[in-house]
Amino acid sequence: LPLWNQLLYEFNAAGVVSQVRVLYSEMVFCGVVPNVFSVNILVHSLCKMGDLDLALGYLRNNDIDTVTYNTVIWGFCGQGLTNQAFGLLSEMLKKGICFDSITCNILVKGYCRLGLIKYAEWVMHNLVDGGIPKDIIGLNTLIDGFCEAGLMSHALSLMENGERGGLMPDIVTYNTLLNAFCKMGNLVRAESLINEILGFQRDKESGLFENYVVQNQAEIKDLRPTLATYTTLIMAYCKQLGIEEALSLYEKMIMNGIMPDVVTCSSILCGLCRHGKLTEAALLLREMYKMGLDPNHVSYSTIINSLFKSGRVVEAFNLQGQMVVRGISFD
RNA sequence: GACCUUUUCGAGUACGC
Repeated sequence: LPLWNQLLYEFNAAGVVSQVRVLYSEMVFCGVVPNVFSVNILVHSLCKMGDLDLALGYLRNNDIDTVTYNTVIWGFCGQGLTNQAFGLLSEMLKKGICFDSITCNILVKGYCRLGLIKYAEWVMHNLVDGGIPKDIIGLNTLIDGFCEAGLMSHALSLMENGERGGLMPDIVTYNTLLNAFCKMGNLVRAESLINEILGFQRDKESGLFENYVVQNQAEIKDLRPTLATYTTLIMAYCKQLGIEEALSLYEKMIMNGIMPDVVTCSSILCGLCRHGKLTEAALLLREMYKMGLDPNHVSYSTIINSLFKSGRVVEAFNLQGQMVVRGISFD
């Protein structure tokens, strides 16, 4: 059975949703009785392709758990049907299936996406009343929601309140705020956030944390810049300080042992294009293949669009052809 | 005993002002 489940999982992860259904029926046909895990994978793949009615059908099974419901709630939220998703909570309780922090986080995200931050906040507040522990992921989701709405002061106070309540901000919290400041063009605030992160790191390395009142040291040690941190900053540098600064930050990143991915390179690619350095951009594209970071449709469309805009039509079509040859689909 | 599922941050494109 674990083997069947692994196979189901692989198909689902690869995005071959139809195969998940086929395999599932084959299991039954072979006399293998699917367990909760099998059902959960199937339901997940159904939700992923938007087949909510079919997914709902599986909720009538007896052998389902919190994860099954979370998956379906996730599916509804993904379609913008957060209210219906919310409605499933009472159904869960009737069946004696508890919901958890993850359920609530999914709903918080769902409401944020609709711009209904008040509702998202309400869900968060009622976590405590319901005796469900808040976690940093939910808090980050809400903070991101406030950032998206341009309510930075609320976002920042959420972080402070969380900290006071024992929810230590993690690197994602900082990345979220960093991204918001960068998008607003506020490099000053962005860099002060970076200094805060690096400050934590320095203090930790020099053992200064013993002077702090820290409940759980493990939560603080993750405050190291990640690839997303660097990519966000590199993007902002491209826009406001110029390509040179961005590239030197890129070098610094690699020296710190963090390797770029497709998104990082595409960001630089975009920066080069914006500054009219299309030849360099084309070079970077080739470089990406050498680094084993296969450019995707975003990388290509970035450069193809700028080539068109500057009248270099032939090169643009060449790249478009290359895209097709490499089997990269358009969005 | 071993297997499995769900949630948070980063890239291009918007002939509108």
